[in-house]
Amino acid sequence: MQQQLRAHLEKIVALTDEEFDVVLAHVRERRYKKREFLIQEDQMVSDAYFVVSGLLKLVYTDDSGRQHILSFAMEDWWESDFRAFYTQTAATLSLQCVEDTAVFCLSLESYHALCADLPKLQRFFLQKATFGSIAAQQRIFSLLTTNIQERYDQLLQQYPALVQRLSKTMLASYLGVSRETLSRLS
Amino acid sequence: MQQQLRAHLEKIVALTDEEFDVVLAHVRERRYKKREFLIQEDQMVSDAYFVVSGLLKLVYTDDSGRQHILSFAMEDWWESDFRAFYTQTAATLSLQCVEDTAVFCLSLESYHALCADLPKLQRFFLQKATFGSIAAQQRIFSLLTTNIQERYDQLLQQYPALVQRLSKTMLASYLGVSRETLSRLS
DNA sequence: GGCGAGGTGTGACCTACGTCACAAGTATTG
DNA sequence: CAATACTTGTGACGTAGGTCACACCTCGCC
Repeated sequence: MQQQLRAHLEKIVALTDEEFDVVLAHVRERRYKKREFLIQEDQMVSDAYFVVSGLLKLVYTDDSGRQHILSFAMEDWWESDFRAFYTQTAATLSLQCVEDTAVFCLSLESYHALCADLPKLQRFFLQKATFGSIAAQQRIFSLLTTNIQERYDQLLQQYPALVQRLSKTMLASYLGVSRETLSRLS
Repeated sequence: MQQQLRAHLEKIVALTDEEFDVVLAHVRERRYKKREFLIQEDQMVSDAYFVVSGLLKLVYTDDSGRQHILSFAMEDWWESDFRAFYTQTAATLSLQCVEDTAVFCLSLESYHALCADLPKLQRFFLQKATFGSIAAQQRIFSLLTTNIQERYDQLLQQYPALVQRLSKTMLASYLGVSRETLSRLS
């Protein structure tokens, strides 16, 4: 597990053993079962999570009880209700296991400490945030400009492995269409 | 103009005069007229822009010539085709003046230099990127969960001043509806 | 091995929104 | 100040996708 985190960090910044030890001192390993919640609506968000194995979904449940999936997080992804995490307010989203999942947990305190102690890590998070925000813009773009068939095709092409691991119901919720409509696509 | 940039930076990180001089050494002041392009599709993106005064729109033009507005940038906002900027590839978006606009230009080289020389600035950009990506997620969220009336109301509430400065056509394009439908809202 | 929960496909029908067309009104520019 | 371009509202009509209802299938579990 540790090796995977290190490899992930080193894709962006090279680390000495000592530096990586500092990182390890700030994260906790945890395992969750399918359907378990890492974050629940209205509760405080203690951590951001790095997914080592498994699959998570980030969900908003609206007033009429409908679930909207904002994103999935699989191996090597960071996920949390980042708004709630950074501002230390109650979560509006929930984060739940689609499969049994192993993660590293990083508290906001540890995040700040790491950024302060290791400028390299700050560079790492800057790059993650930058490309995260670019990816989010691409998704906005795709929601604005494409119909569902195209969106589904794009997803299939970009993340074929992810699509395999999800039910059609969850996919529909992620793409922003009804289950029935997705089921009628070619 | 310089004062405004400094105040903007100091909302997040305190700067000495010397530090701010380093920043100034890395940015260029420029003025553009209404309808002028800062970035044009298919061209290289030399800079990210800090808007001092005026108003910009970030636009994607699809194959059938339809314009989709991804975002607006007004006073104190940073804007660019960030994907193209960070990866130094050709722009897929264009950035155009809605009004006469004054900006500071920051090249990628200068951006990297500033981050390396002034860790504070890296912290500044990290915070901007973090909250930028949170804001993008909120927009995705709103595109997934709300109808047009709600989206329009939300925008009116959050940015009443911005709405005043935009034509209904541009608003519609930003909200992802046809001009006619927007015009029929209460 | 039977039972309940979750997942999937499909028909019938409804509705929010897009498209096209036209008529006015209001800036912008020579 | 006249000409032209941009903006806005509104009617008529088409359609993508939502909703509801039902059938069936698979899989975990007592």
